[in-house]
Amino acid sequence: MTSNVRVRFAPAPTGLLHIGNARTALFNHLFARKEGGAFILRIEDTDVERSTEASIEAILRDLRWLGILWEEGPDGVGQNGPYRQSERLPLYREYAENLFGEGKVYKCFCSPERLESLRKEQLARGMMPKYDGKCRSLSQREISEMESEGLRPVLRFRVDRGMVVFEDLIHGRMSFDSDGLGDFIIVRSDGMAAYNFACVIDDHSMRITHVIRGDDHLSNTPRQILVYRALGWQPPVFAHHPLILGPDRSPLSKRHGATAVSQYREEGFLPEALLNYLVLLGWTSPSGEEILTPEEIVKAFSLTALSRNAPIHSRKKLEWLNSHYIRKTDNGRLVRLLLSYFEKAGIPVKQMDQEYLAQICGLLKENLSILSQVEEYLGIFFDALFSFSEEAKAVLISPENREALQTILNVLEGFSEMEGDSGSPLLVRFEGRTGRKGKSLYALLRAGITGKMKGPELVKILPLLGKDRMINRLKMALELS
RNA sequence: GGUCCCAUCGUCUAGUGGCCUAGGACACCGGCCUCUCACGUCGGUAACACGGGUUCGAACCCCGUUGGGACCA
Repeated sequence: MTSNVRVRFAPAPTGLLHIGNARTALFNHLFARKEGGAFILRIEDTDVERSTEASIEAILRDLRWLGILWEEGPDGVGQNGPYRQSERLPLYREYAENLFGEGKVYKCFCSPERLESLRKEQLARGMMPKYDGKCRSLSQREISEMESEGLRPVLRFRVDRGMVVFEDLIHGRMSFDSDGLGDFIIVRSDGMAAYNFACVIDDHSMRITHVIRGDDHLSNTPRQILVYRALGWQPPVFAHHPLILGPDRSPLSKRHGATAVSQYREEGFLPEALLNYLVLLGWTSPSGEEILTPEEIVKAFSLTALSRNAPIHSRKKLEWLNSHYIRKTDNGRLVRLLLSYFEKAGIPVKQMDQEYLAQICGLLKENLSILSQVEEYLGIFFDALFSFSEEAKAVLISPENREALQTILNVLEGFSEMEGDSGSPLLVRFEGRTGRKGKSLYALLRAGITGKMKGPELVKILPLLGKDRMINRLKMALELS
């Protein structure tokens, strides 16, 4: 199914991909998928000072990681480019000149100083600050005079009185009195197109049909609609979604913790978990189901069902989803996902038996809500990282446990080599010979053999460790004092 | 300061005038399962911001107040 629906995500490459922006990209992407349309990626890199190539690459990488793929974008795909604003400057200039020729924009030579004092004065008088239109009707002579003095003008949009009304897919009917807008700048004195101008030209020339973006752009929309009208173009359909907030209800920022998609990846969140979480922030499927595959999300998604409330980021819920997806992941993939954490801990994964690694991962996944937590449990399976925790030591040096511990060691030394599911018969023998069962036996076993007081089921750990390593550890435990 | 947006459990939300003594999920608390942690399971605490209208009837419609947010910057 294809349609003429075209949406876009237009990040400024001034840093890492924020989860809020990722959510905007996701909504656009979902809408395109749902409608059988195209998702376009455009880089708004007109802020030369802060835009970096590295940032563009990072954004593309993080979007791909999340599975948010585009039909057209700056990586060479698509016929409606270029997809970087910095390469579209001539286009902006052309349209600015047209509008100037038609008298719809005018040159303004007011200095920043004058504008600043005007603003202050208006504020002091309790008025809203907006441009007073001083240069609205300069004569050709005045213009050439000032230009010959070397003054560089900005281009201002001539805003006429009237209402600007549009239907927002999420908010419903929106109406603004253009009187409150003021003659806004369309081209800066350095010749650079202002956001509200460049955005309109790009969206129109890329044939964007639906602009889905954050609420922070809601009050820019009437200005953009005015530009569409001046150019004689049909505006796209708008949909403004609320922004993600931190727990204190201020916009989600670094002081609330991790904000970048890449940070979550590095901590050990799965892309499907983050994606599922992000879409749940402000949206519920009609069925009420919360754990959904990307396909199910596309099927159930609708823009009009998006909440108008600004959601608060909940790391707990993200972790809950992540632990669910970790447990669902098959062991082969889990090994690949955990590889970097193993390597970081110094485990020579390349030389290890892959089947053995997969078994360990399969056991451990029950205990993880983020992948990086695997580090806590590595000592159980890798001798180089093995150590007794303080809690385990306390159990092991306790006098009433010494004899049982020695008995366990004796049983083990007389036991045939571990294999398959021999964990269970071994445990039965421990019970028989020590006369202990339940907690008094298992806590001691766990402490002596894994060095820790928590972890996966003992009966499953034993076969993976093998007789010799268990004997070594028990001997070490007996030497503790 | 102006314009605009928003307002249901701690959090995400369901709810579009009677089905609501307000439902689900996360979190929290307790029981069960159990060698531990976790999982699972069962149960519990917990919300319609406030004040006016409209209506036989309001979480739902209207107005105001308060609070939060965005933009102008």
